[in-house]
Amino acid sequence: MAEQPVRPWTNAEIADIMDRIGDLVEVSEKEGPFQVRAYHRAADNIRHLDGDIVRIWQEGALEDIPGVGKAIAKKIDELMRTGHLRFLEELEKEVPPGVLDMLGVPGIGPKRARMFWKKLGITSVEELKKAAESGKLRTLPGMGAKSERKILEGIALLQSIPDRIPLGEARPLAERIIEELERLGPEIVEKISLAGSARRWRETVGDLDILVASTNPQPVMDEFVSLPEVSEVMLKGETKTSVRLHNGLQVDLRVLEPERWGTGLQYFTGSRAHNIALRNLALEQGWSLSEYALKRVDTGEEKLCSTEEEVYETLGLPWITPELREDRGEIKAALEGSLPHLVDLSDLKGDLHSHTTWSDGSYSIEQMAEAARDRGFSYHAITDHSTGLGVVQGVDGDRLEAQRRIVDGLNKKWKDFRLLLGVEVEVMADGSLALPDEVLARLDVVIAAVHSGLNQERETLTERAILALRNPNVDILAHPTGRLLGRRKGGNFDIEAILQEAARLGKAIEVNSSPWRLDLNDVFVRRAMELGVKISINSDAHKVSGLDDLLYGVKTARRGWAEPENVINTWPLERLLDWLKRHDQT
DNA sequence: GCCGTTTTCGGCCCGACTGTTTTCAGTCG
Repeated sequence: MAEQPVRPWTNAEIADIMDRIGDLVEVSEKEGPFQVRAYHRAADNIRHLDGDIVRIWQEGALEDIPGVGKAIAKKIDELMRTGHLRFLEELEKEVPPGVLDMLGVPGIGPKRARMFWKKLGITSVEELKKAAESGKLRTLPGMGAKSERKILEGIALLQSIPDRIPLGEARPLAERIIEELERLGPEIVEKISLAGSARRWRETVGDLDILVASTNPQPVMDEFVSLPEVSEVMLKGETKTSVRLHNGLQVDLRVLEPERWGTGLQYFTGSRAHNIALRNLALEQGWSLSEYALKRVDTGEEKLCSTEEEVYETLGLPWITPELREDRGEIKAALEGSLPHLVDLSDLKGDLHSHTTWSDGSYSIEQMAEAARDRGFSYHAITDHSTGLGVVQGVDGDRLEAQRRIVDGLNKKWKDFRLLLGVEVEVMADGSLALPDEVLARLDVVIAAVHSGLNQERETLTERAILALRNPNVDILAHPTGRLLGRRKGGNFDIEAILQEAARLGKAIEVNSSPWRLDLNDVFVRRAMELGVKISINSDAHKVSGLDDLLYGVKTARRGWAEPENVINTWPLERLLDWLKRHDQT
């Protein structure tokens, strides 16, 4: 039995601690800028790790994590063994906690936070506000009346704006802004694209980046700041303008020369980690890579790239799709020619999770089926909620029989399409299912879902999910963490253990496509792929338009390096039915 | 503090914009 940590640290908690050390070290000037960056880099990598940090520690493999060397590994080890970290506690004794809070105010970085603290004795955002209001800050070098006003605005903003908003909320806004800018016409807006984390389909975004190729930037900037969505212009320059929308979202617009579009789009799509890795690769080959060009280090000769493909090709790489650009091994894979052939929306042959008016959906069985068929799907599963979920009127054995008659009747109409009948069955508090086995056994597909008791202990929750998976009638585990982006964190499941069990049983885990779920997320999809676990990219549609969400699920799966073969609903009907049947016999 | 198909020591991404500056530091991405 592996050694147990004194508490079950999560990757996010360890990452937060490393970020905190980085901030403290910087504000206290204990170490130089490279150490600071090392802590933040380690934090970043730990936060986006595929595996569980506790397990990695147990395997003694901490130093295999990029950016984690002897010193940081030792600190993590101390946290695992003792639950605290002396180094961090020393730093916290030195720097008052409110000084770090000031870093959250836009426009305040470590240098200013330190100056306010050391020169004026300011140790909280509240004190900072008072000092700005009373004109004290302007007595400091580099500060004036305008800086004070900006800081006050920043503090007001701090209270009203969420950190990151779900992509499903941000992307439609971005698409609308792009449409509005396109109306300037192709003479002015030669090219336009979303960039940044939204182009990479990250599940949440902190801001939006929009890129325009133009030889005439001024009208683009002018149009941008006067769009109806804009509530405030934060900064406006010749090539870069930032605004805030009414919902608080920041949008950055950059204008590039068309012949530099490739390097620019590459650069502003990120991620930062991917770009740094790419830049380093370029340097190894004698190139300096910027958003403007590739430049020979020796001769200074510039190579302009008007497409991203040219940028990657010059460095000896195939074009890397934005979803993969997170520095999680994609550059190495590209060098080796082993990039995955990612699943695409067009690979999906059907959807295996949807609702109708028989539970909490808004459309009939027939309407949902026709909508799926109109999309060119060759199958579609109706999986209404079972009884046992308090808030919803669910289906039981009798109602499922009634649904079966409707489904059988509809299936007579189609030659090219098959409607499947299933259920999203409730996993009860003890891990049993809300419907008896003989009812489940008659269905084409059974999805098990934990909706209630998400605040149970990790062991209990994990056990429930695993027991559900072990029921021979269950084919798929729905939205495994139960999170709702921006609203609810999700249960404290041991996803690693659940994936291992799914691998052992040969069952599928859902990638729920609702932009508010995206569950499994990209990182866990990647882990599922490593373990050979099949996934099912499901819409969980409650209305016809919900089928559009499948794009979000596909993108999430792509971020997790999923190939069509790993996705059961890319398989032809016959193969899927065989696979579904196999479970019933185990 | 991390890292290495040129390195176990000497590097570490880099440019736009702002405010307060007579030439630049700080912040941000």
